[in-house]
Amino acid sequence: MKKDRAATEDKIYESFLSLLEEKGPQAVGINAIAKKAGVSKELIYRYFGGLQGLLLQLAKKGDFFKSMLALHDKDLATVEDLKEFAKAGTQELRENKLTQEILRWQLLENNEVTRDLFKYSNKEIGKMFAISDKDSSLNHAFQLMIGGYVYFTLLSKFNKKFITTDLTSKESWDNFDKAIEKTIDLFNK
Amino acid sequence: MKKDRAATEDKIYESFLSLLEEKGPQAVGINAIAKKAGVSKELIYRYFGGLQGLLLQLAKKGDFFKSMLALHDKDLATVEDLKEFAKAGTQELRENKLTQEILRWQLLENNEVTRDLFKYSNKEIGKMFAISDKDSSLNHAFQLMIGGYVYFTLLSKFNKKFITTDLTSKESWDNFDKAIEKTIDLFNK
DNA sequence: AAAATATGTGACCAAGTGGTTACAAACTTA
DNA sequence: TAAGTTTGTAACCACTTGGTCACATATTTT
Repeated sequence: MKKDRAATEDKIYESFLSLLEEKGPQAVGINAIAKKAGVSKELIYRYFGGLQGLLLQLAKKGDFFKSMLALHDKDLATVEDLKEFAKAGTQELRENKLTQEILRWQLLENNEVTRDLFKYSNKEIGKMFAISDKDSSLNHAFQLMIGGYVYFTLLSKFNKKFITTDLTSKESWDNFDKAIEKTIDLFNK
Repeated sequence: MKKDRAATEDKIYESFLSLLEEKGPQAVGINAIAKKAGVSKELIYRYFGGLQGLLLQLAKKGDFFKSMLALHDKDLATVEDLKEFAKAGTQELRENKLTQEILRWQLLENNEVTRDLFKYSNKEIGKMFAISDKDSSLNHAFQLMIGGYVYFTLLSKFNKKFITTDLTSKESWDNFDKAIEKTIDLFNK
């Protein structure tokens, strides 16, 4: 039998990621990961230090909020910049399932195992919101709307619609985007 | 030994409720409920038809969205009425832990067991949002902000703060309320 | 080649899961 | 009082959970 630790570590980590992306935080367990990777679970403890270690690795090399952080480096002084930033953020959120599941996870628990991951991801989120912080009046409305966007994104995994809003149609999400844009405008008049 | 079916059913149902309120959807299991009620789990199947039956009972006599529905009967024509309605809604949400946990549950799964409960609670939510539906432009912004309020409420169970916003202070929630109010005003100018 | 180390497996553990079964004790009806 | 029914319990089932263990097989080092 061939032995290759690096390859095995990859198999484990990738299995963990895809399990999280597809089935969410509840499905992420030592047994499930080991089974999916086709490997003995002992190796997860040996190479990563258990689930906690895997989450730490995700925190370090996690590519959530990727496009938003790229935008963050730019100078965001004008209202148009903020609107563009919001738009990029909502798009990233909807496309990045990993980010979604981490945000979902934060609604479920907060303990030793998840601490490192949440600490890191919240730091990234903080960087982004620092931008809208300049206008304190707009800030809370902005936070609420982004929070709402997160909420509906997470909700859409199990629900096709919220009230009359079809969560599967691109149009609905466009309308949400427009609502954010319009609110930013109204607050700046 | 004294035998009293009605009292036993109450013990089971109350244990289920307090378990859900205090520890959330993940903690609600047949064994945990039976243990908390100090009763054999067989009785849960016999009297309620398992967890699914308990959720059905909650759907029927559940008192979530209580104050909001009372308000719903009033005529909500003016902008001031909508603002008052939003304020009552956010307050109800913050106070009613049962409502919170049901909303959290909807972010975790949607299957045979939970179907009836979610169907009913969503019907109630729909009633409330029918109000803001009159103004389509405001509608999406309103939905986002209420969704954000739900998001931060659920988040506050495990997180003391979101970015710089202290989720434990009354002031923060007042600021969110004000942001909603102001947005409604701006959209109606 | 021999010894030491790194890698991997499968069995095992105690505890918990949802669900069922057999049976006892209490209450009701005849 | 005797028979039937309702209420309640505890043991048991197969299965899953996170975690550890002894052991075997590669791969390196001496």
